[in-house]
Parts: sequence; structure tokens; C-alpha cells
Amino acid sequence: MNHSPDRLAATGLLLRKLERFAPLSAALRSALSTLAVRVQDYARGQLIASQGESPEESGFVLEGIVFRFKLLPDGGRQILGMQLPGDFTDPHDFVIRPLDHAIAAGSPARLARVPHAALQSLMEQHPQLIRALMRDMALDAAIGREWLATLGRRSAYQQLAHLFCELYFRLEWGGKVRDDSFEFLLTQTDLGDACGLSTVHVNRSLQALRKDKLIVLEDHTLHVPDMAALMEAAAFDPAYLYLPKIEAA
Amino acid sequence: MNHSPDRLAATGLLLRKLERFAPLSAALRSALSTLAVRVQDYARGQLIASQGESPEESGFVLEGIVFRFKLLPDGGRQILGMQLPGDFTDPHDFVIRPLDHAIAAGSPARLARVPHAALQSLMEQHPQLIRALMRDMALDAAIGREWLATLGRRSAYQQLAHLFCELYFRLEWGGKVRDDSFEFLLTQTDLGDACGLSTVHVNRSLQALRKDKLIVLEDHTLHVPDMAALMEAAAFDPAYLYLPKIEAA
DNA sequence: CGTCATATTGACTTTAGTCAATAGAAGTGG
DNA sequence: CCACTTCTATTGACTAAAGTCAATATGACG
Repeated sequence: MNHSPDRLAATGLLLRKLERFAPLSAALRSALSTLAVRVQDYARGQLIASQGESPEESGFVLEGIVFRFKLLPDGGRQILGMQLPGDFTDPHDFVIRPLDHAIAAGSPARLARVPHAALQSLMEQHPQLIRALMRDMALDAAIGREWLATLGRRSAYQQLAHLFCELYFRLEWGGKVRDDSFEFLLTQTDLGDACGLSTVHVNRSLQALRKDKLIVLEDHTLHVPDMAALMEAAAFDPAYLYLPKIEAA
Repeated sequence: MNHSPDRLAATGLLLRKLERFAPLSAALRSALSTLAVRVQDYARGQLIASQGESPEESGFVLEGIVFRFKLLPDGGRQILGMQLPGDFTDPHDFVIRPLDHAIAAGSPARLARVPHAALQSLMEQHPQLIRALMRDMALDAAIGREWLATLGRRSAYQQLAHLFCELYFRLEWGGKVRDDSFEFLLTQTDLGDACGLSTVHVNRSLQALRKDKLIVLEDHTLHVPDMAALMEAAAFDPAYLYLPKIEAA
């Protein structure tokens, strides 16, 4: 483990994530870049952590997509959020335990695992890190709140459109969007579990989105020909993502 | 402001909240009890903070119930969470701004307003406080996740039952439950906005809960004759509330 | 080539929403 | 305390959204 390309990628992503709201000191940056990480790959659908567990490491997504979800007694699954490259799988897992939900790979995924103890001691030496992590927790919570509004008050059609908008903006921030398109490996079952819908209804709503020319979904690629139109349909306002102001062109 | 009975009540609640997971040092306890607070009353429905605002004070509920909510373009309202006595209205509002949602009184309510700057400087002197606040943020997020699962995967009947269970447990922790009953001032519109339902359907689902003898709701009081049955109906598991182990009897 | 997961379709059921009317309660001004 | 307004709760009739069940494609993969 700790192959050097992985480590470099992990460091870059981690710094980018933590500096999203405010720059870090050189000392902290360099401490973070020598942080001990264990890189681990997961297959699509593979469980990363179970509900009720108390992991000793935080996960940080390097590649792929990771779900947090709950299973209900009746067998239903509710996806609670999607973690993309540059996200912690669970920004709060080191302050409150055990996990109240499970975590699994939603696509083939690569994670950096960072021991809580390492984060802990870094936080003690660098109070800025605390603030950066709190902000990350807060951002995560903000996304969760928007999901609540979506589940509660948007139609199936809007929910899917909204999710696509969110993924688009978040992936774009991570540099994963090219030609208004991004790789899309989720199944209709995944979409249903995220939006609280049956797969049949997901299928029909996707068809409606296609017919309305809001999305083109083929070859595991989601293409958005007219983002403004999709946002309009979804009643999507990216403010809740707290994206930094547009970077220099 | 700062009438002494208010201040005493505020201090007690605040310490109880912050010591939920771990005791605080005597120094921090005493610093907290001299924290400058401004006590303010709100009428039912009164706006406490608007979406897009960047408040300079955190709110801490002393009495009543407070909603966080979003308004959607089509006019719908989604309640994102309910803050009860002993809760911060918005545990994250000092790390990420502006507010991505609005805050209003769901019943006549009394809040202590604590300047962010005061919290900030206390946190610098007492790292324990940071940890306590992070845990509170994490707990708040955990509750949000359960709401997500509820909105996505529970029926109207179950959603209402689940909300009643949650309020019961949380209020019980705050000492607000007597004879298996608690004061209940929410309207059916409020319940609908919390559960993503129309008021008509809330009304009918409540009738079903009554018919099944799971709740008795009259005179602004909610009585739960058989908690085990209500929990069963709601598929409610209080684990997500991270309640402390049962206290000595 | 055969198997398993995923996507699609049709027919039908159920849940929940909408619209509209009425009844009850609470609050206000006189 | 009364008349009046307004909010809240309830009911009925109807519509629409979404779920269920079952069958059939389609695609990925060993």
C-alpha cells in the first residue's frame, strides 16, 4: 500500500477538499501530504462499512462513487448520499459512533483509509484542520437537507433531474465533466433507492426526461445537452453546494 | 435581557446538551455559565432567520419548538428538522454561511442567542467545546439521515408514527414527557410539511393512527398509550438518536 | 452459449394529491 | 360578552402519481 501515484492523487484531492473554503498553512499542507493512508479498491456493490460498526479509519474517495444507505426492516433501502472523488465517505464518523448507516461502493471505487488517530493528532496540532473538517461536515449536512426537500416535495421526474444536476455540479468541481457529460454507472435500482422510487417508475421517469431532451443517457455516460433547462425542470439552485465562486477562466 | 431565571435555565440546558456525550471541565462549565446570552421570545410561525442570511448569533432553544425549512419555487415547504428545548437551532451556522434554509418558531418559543464570536473564543480556549459541538452537529446530521429514510421509504402512516416516536424520545430526554404524554402544538399542515404530505392525507392518516389506538391526540396533547406498538408500526429504532444509556433510576 | 443482472413494457392496484365544501376553534375589535 | 374574521380540522368526490406484479428484452460476462 501507499504506492506513490495513489499517494500523490490522494494528497492532491485531500488538499483541494480541505482548502475549499480557506487555504491551509504550509505546515499543515505538508503534514497532510505525509499522512499515512491505506489505499483500497472496492467492487461495485461491495460493502465498505456496516451499520452499527465503529470504524477506526475514515474513508476518502479517490475514484468512483460511494453510497451511504440505510436498510429498513421491510427490506427497502434508502440511499442517504453519494460520495464522489474528493469526499470523505463519512465526515462525522470519528466524532459519533457507531455508524447509524452502512456504506458501500456504488461503482468500482478506490478509497484512501485514514486512521482516526492520525486525523486526531493532526487536529490537535493544527486547529485550522478542525475548522476545515467542521465545514466539510456542514457541507455534507447541507446536501442532506436538500435531499430532504427533494424527497419530500419534488415529483419523481424532478427528483431525478435534481440528482443529475447535483452530480453534474459536484463532479464538475472535481474535474470529472467533459463535453457536458460524465461517466454514469448507477443502475435504475440505485436511482430508485436514492429518490425513494420503484425501479419501474424510475425507468418511466427517465424516459420522460429523455423525451424532453433534458438528458441523454447511454453507454454509461450521462450527457446534459441543456443544463439551464435541466435545472429549471428540477427547480435546482446550486447555492446549497456552497461552491467557490467561479474560478479564473 | 439576561434575566437571571432565563440565564439559569439556559445554562442548565446548555450544559446538559454539551455533556450529552462527555463531561466538560469545571473551567469550561463555569465559562459557559457566564456566557453572554440574549433571550428572545417568538410567536408561533414567526421567522427567526431567513434563507440566505448570515446570522452573527447561534440560537439555542429554551422553550417551544423551532423548525428549519426550505421553501420551494412552487410554493411548497419542506420542514428539515425540529429543534426542541436544549437544541441549537442550527448547530452548523457558524462554520458555513449563508444559511441554506430558513428557521421559524413552530410554537411559541424562547431562544437564547449566543454570539458566534463568543463561541469562537471559548472554543479556542477549550478544545473540548469543539468536540462537543462537532458531536452535536453529527447528531443533528444523524437525525436528518433518519428523516431521509423516512421520507423515502415509509408510508404516510409510518412517517407520522415515526415522527411521534422521535419527538417522544427527544422530549423525554429533555424531561418534557409526563404520563406518556407531551404537549403538542403542531398543526396538520406542519406535519404535512415535515413528512412531505398534503394536509388532507395527514388528517386521514392521523385518523387511522387513532383508530388503531396508537395515539390519542386532543387538547394539544399527544398521548401514547402503547409505545412499543407505535414503535413497531413506525419501524422505529431509537439508535440513531444516540441517547445516553438509561440513567440510574 | 448460457446465466445473471439490468432495462423495458403492459395491465392493474394503491397511495396520496386536488378541489371544494363544511365545521370547529381561536383570536380580535367593539 | 358578542360578532366577525381567520386559522385549523374534517369530509366527500374525483384525479393523478407512483407502486406492484409479471413478462419480455437487452446486455455483460464467464
